Amino acid sequence: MTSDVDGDTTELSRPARRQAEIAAYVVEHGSVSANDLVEAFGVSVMTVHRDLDELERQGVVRKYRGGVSAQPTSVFESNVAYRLNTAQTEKTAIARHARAMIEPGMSVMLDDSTSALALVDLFEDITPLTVATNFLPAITKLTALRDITLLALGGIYSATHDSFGGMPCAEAVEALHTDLLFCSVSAVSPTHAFHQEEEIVLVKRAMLRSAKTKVLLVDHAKLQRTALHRLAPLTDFDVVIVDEKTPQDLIQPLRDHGATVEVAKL
Amino acid sequence: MTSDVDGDTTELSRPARRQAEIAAYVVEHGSVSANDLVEAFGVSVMTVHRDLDELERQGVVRKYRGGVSAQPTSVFESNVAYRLNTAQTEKTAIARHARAMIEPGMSVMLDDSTSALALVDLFEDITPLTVATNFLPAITKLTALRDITLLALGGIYSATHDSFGGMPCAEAVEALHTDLLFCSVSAVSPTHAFHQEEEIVLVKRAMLRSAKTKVLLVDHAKLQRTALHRLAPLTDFDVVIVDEKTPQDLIQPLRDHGATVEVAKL
DNA sequence: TGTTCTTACCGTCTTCTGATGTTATGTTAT
DNA sequence: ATAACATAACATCAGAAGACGGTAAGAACA
Repeated sequence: MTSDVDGDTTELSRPARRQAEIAAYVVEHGSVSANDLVEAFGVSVMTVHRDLDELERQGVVRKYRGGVSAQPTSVFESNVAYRLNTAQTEKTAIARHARAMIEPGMSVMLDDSTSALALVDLFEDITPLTVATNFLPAITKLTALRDITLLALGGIYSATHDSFGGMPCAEAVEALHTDLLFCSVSAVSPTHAFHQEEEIVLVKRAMLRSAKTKVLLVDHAKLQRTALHRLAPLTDFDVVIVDEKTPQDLIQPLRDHGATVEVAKL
Repeated sequence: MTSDVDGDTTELSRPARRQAEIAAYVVEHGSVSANDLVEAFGVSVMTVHRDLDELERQGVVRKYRGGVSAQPTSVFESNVAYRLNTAQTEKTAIARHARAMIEPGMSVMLDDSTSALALVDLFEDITPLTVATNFLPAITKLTALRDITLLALGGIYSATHDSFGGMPCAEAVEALHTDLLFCSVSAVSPTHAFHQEEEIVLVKRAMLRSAKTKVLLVDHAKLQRTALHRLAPLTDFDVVIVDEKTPQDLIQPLRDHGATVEVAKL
């Protein structure tokens, strides 16, 4: 059973998808041998090894002679490939909704989230615009656009997130102040936003301090989970945007605690 | 006559090469119409317009109804595509020579020069390594490598250079101190290094302050030219590396003024 | 030393991006 | 209003990058 990660969308190249599936498989089984994976996925040993090398580079698994073992789940969850595979249509809808908040001439900050990335595709029509981000895929996309001032937030590259972070990044953020911030997190409780990784929290907190209007992008999958670090209370955000698939009984508690929640139509 | 930019090497995609040639053509003629270019280069109007759009995005030409005109030569010279086309083999040789200065574990800073980019291809075998750079092509290459800590220097994106600059970048540089710096300039006199653009000078100066050992990479074409801004005296560099094609009578003056010059074998 | 697992190298194949031209629509000048 | 020019949209095509497997060489373990 070729353990499918999400059933849902497919925006990924074949190897990337298989790698995400292998990652899931490894996480599920704790530790497996290369040959197990050969059987499970019907590819050659060579390919399995290449996939595992890549996953190790991203920090998702640990290789040793005879097989691989999973790293803490937190790493897996923040793995870019995995995230890209998740709730793509919802993220697009949320992005379309968020777009309405942006006027030409504004300065916008984006964090290293796939939700924010969906937003980038809509920028072309809202020029001129100043965009600051530490997310490499976003940076790459933005370099090709005219009439957009791109402010790259540098820092230490993380292969897991495909973004820049650490203290250098936090400092770069602190030197700025943008009109808008669009960011996402890995988990949302009725009162707070959460994230697994301290390093990321560091940068996101700095971003929250460096923007006038803060917007949290939340697809419904986030609402039923938690994570280690409490990033900020939801009331720190001016708007929380959720997708239409979010059950009403999950939205109401947020509002009860004072959050401004908007629902994006698909 | 299809004014060839450099005659020399060809490491560029067809459109990029044609764009460089068009740029040269425009610079030469001051201003031309789209139809002129259609004839001169034997492509469709559409393609010409696309090329011109791209060149305008890079700041090399200015479009108006009925044609295009050239921007100051300085911009043309610092155009990335143009530089990539120039003295590729020499740069590779210089890079191989420079490589010997790097030991595993060191921290290295690179500026936004194609000379430095040639060096990146050699990093894979000198791990572990910490590399800081503001040059997007270099950043992209480095993200794919293992055992290299990549420290991206953020800042304002410049399409002309395909790199990040401005004050944010200078600040990011100043927060660091690396073992080595490899950089290049657009012109070298017997006593000084020069560059056309103030913004770039700003960043390069900061880099010079932020490294212990400074290395200047100079292919022979640089030695017979000058540029607006005096970047620094050559004695500020610990080593100046030139390629083998450099005439002896151009090298000697540098040495006479106290520079340490090394010649890279092809 | 033998076995098992891993890596390096190479050739083939596929896939996918990106370049290009054509036609149609829009825009600016005269 | 009409002509010249510019852009947009679309379909096709080519080239290049990447994926993949096989074999052979190498490293770790027992």
